[in-house]
Amino acid sequence: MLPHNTRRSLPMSLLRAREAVMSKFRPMLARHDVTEQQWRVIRVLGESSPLDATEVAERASILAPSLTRIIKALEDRGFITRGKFEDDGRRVQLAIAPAGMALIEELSPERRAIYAELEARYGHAEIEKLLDMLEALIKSQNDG
Amino acid sequence: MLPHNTRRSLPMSLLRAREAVMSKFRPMLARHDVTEQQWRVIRVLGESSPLDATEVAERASILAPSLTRIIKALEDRGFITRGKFEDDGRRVQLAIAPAGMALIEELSPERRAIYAELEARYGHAEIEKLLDMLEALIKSQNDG
DNA sequence: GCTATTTATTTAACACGTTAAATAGATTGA
DNA sequence: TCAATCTATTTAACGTGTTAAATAAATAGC
Repeated sequence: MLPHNTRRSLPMSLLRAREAVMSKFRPMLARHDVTEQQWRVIRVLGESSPLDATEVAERASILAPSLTRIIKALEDRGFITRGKFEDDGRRVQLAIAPAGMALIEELSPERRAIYAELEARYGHAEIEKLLDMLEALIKSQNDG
Repeated sequence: MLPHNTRRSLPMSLLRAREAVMSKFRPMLARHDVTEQQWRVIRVLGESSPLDATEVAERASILAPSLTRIIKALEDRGFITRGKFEDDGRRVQLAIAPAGMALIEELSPERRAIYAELEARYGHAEIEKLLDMLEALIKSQNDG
């Protein structure tokens, strides 16, 4: 009933799998001086802007306190803009800035190459299947 | 060729899946004042002791600098012991201590219950299949 | 209209992740 | 043998993860 050995446990396997994938992307991000989490925020806002902080936190899977710090860093570097909603003074309005869009464009070819290499090694169908299974796992644990 | 939206990307899905699973175990660990990473070290040494630090780091998927801090914390609390190898003064010899074994025993029933609930929600066969796919992904990216 | 409660964000505190550099013990080779 | 190199671990610095508490603006109820 319990995983017999540490290597065959879901949390550990998920961690190692993530690390195996991220190790391919990390050098690219490091060259552009953005962390993995900063990059997630930029991408989320690149997909849809403006968003409030709560929405960004959820979409990027980043906790609110981390997001506060990340916002400061990204705003200082001109990648995103930060304001308040007129109708609700509590909510922070975030949006991608031109420099942020430029960064996304700039990294796009390299990302494609890394993703293609990943697909070549693991297989397109396998990735899709894995994404489906992960989504089902997430739903099964979060619902009810 | 690139994930169209942030939700269907491998790194993000792996992160969210891990979080969905860990959220079930975290309260248990918190009640016993051990972090996720400290718990991984305890389990690794519970499976096989003694081990040197490098081996523990690898098996628990923890980086060396983090392990240094974790060892201090676990040794202070009497969960593990720490010494040096006679034949190589650089290597640190780590082993589970009685209090560490006792903690493993103490948490065992609750872990079983949580794992059973997870299986009930997601399915035994699905877990096995998912573990296999994750292992294949890891191998595909780390080899060559 | 005012207090109590809720909601969004921030701050604080402490542990880990990550990279680079430092330390110290082993090993190699002239 | 001893300087150069390699290897295992630690330290340092900075960013993020996590929980709890603080702040501040909105909403509910009276």
